[in-house]
Amino acid sequence: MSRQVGDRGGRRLRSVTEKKVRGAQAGDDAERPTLPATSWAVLGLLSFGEELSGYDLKKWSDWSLRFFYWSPSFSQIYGELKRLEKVGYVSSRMVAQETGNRDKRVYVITDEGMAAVRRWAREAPVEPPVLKHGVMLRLWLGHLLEVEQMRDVLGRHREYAETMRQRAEADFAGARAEAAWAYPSLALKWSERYYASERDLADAMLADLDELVAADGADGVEGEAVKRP
Amino acid sequence: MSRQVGDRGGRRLRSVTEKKVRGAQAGDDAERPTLPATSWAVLGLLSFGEELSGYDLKKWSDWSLRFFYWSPSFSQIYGELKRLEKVGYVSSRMVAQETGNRDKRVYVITDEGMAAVRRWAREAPVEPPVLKHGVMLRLWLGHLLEVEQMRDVLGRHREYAETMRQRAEADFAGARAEAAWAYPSLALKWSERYYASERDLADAMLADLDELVAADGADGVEGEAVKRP
DNA sequence: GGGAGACTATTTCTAATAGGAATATGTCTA
DNA sequence: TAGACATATTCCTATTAGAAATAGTCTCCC
Repeated sequence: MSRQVGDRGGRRLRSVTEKKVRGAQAGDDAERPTLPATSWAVLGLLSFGEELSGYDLKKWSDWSLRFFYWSPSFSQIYGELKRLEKVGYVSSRMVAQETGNRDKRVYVITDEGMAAVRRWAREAPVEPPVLKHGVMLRLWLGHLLEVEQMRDVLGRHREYAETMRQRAEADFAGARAEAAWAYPSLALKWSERYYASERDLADAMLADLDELVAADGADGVEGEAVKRP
Repeated sequence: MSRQVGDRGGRRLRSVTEKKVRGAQAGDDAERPTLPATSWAVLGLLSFGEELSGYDLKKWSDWSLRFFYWSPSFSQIYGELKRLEKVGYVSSRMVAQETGNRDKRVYVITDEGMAAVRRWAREAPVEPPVLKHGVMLRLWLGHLLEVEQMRDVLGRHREYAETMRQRAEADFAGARAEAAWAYPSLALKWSERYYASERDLADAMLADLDELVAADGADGVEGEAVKRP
């Protein structure tokens, strides 16, 4: 998201020699590295202070962020961790695991990393959420479907939304107990409401669809779409 | 989204000579090309039957899909058009423009293209919408912000949602007149409700936040987050 | 006791997506 | 007549997505 490379000052026309803008060298402090969204998310996960491996991060983000944010791939997470370590926002060490399982590399956030996420969370511009709603795209292309099929698509989406709502509700119930999870709990509450709304919106769409069909007499609307491919 | 390259038959281990999987040659019919989401969106825009240039498509999609789907870049649109032409789903011709402006290449959907989008709209699996809600991510990381800053972020988001709602409302008012826009109108109505809900969710969050702060006595929550970076 | 399957852990590869910048060409206007 | 603006397209690069490959260790079951 948010592309803000070289926004400040006279960096507009960068020389051929400059090349890699990212990851300011240890030497030239003051110039802070500009990081993509995923970096901040990973650093955010680490900002709770735990020492985690890439694998841990993947699993944890799948669990915690899935309701309102992405599920990054392993490759992204491991890549981000390397980048973050290079700029000094995290540090790592290998740990040999006593109980079974092979050695792993675990990461902790550094003081600079903490300062950086904090700055990001406080000062980054508020950007619009990214939404790619395939179901709505298909509804928008309603002339390509028959009403029955559209109802089916909406119905399935409704089910998905309700399932997500229930999961968010369950997770919220589990998280509210812990005082340390106050904000994650808030986000889960938001998620529950969000998916409830998504479900209701699907119901409303189904009603609107019935109305549309009724209004112009027995599925006349997609008249020309009816001729089979 | 949905990765389904080489799902069928014995395509698993592809020979070195095969390379480009996409865009089945004219010769090997029956084997339908598998296209990414963006292709279907572009083909969907063309499924209304108009002859459009890449530039037209960009502008139109910015206008019509922005509420619930992406805004593709020019490079993506032009790229997709080339791919779609290669697989025979669209055809193009150059037109010299009488009134000013340079020549342009315009695209129309072919019969096979029409059959393909229709099949896609009817039969593609219903996939969950993609949501990347940066505001919620920051809220989830509430321990990094002070309450005032969080309120600010939520407030800005609320404004964004309300602005979008108004735009959707206005567009809906404009589109409902045209009978041909029945389904796009439905999608706009959904959009209006969606952004209204997003706005209300922001308000609810603000209320929850007040409650949280009140509950544990004058902003005690982010106690340790208060020490400045 | 040996293999199948499952879980932890990380790397590699490729495609899809995002979006700035560059390049034309033509209008309109100050 | 330069400069701003709109149309029209291409190019380049970084980010994001996700499958698959690789590897070590455990457990279960025949």
